[in-house]
Amino acid sequence: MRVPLSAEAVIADAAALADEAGFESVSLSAVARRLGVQAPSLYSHVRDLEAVRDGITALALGELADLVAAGIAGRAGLPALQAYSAAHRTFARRWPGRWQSLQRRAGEAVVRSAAARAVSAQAGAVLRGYPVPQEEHVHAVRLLGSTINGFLALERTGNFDHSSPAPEVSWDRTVVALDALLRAWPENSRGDEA
Amino acid sequence: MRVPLSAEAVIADAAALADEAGFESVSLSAVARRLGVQAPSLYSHVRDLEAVRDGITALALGELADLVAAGIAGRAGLPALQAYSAAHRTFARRWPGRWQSLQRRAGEAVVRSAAARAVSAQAGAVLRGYPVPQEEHVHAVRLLGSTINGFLALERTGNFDHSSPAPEVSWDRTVVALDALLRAWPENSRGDEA
DNA sequence: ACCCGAGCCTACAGGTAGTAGGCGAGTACC
DNA sequence: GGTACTCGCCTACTACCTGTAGGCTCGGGT
Repeated sequence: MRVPLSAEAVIADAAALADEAGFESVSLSAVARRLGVQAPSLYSHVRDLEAVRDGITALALGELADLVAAGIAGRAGLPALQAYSAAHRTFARRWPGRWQSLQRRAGEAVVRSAAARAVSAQAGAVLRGYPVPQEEHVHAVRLLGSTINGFLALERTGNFDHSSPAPEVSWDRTVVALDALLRAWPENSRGDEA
Repeated sequence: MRVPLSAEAVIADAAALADEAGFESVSLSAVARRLGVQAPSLYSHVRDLEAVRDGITALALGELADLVAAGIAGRAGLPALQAYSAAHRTFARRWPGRWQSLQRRAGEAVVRSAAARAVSAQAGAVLRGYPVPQEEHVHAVRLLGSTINGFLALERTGNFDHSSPAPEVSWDRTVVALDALLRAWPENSRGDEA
């Protein structure tokens, strides 16, 4: 064979297909066509379709972690937050299919992977530049993830298409708002317990 | 036929199936089985599978709008925000399949529907209790939607399963944080332009 | 009473997931 | 150098899904 097949090759091709045609269009038949083999041949390398999907998710997690790591290195506070957000948004726009693969319940192996831990640890790292007490980090991380991911999801499904201005403007506003929120975190917690 | 079929009956059944088995499991075959007819018979009532999906989305939008409307009526400020958020979360938990149907790009007819407009107008209504200038409403509405939807999405895909405490705690914190953010909105905008 | 049409049916074409088993090419070992 | 083994891709097949074509039946209107 010119290009010997392997699990990695199958998953890399499936990821490319996801970016081109959407994660939901990833089928073993389509991947096999692209690789120039018959569909059943793929089962020598991957267990089933779900394994390919999980493979894309794992691949995407690793790439996202690298991109975010490069962005937040050596930054703190607002610049770190901006880099963190920008990395997520860049990833979502550049590799839409891979990003879609993250918006689903993945297999246990993927969830426990180093890349998955890395991504959530990075949100915590950004918080180091803010006065958020350690025991509240979970909440702040969840809030950060919710807003950033939520924005990208709404943008991608066209929720912002029928109002102006362009999403970019709201995006910058949103990041600044998150910064303000994190800077004022102690006061809000205090107010919360009152 | 005991229960004469209609487009509404097909879509109602499909929505029930979505809640039970997940939106992605909605197939015309499965709906036909549940209704006790053969699959091709459904094509007399609905154009194709995509029309059924759009039907579920439209149905869900209407139900969500009603639920939110009941919650925010007669409330302002934090209570309104809490009711608004709670309505969304209640909806997502009670009718998971219908909620999933909202997390996708829907057909033009659905996007333009009265229910769709109502849902986005409700976010604007909540903002009336906050000092957010009219020309900034878009940004605030987008932020609100991103965070609330994003949280529910992450919760649903199990992102919060491997950390404590329970998502409920973070949810309350998140809503309070949004309240603080909206109350302090003018300052942040000012800081943004500086 | 009769005709007509709405609505469900069977039959079928095309596409996808996944299994079973064959076959050929490279390899290791005698 | 020959034999036998193994691995990877193949063909063939089952089961299930979407969507189309065309037939049959029953109930309502004239």
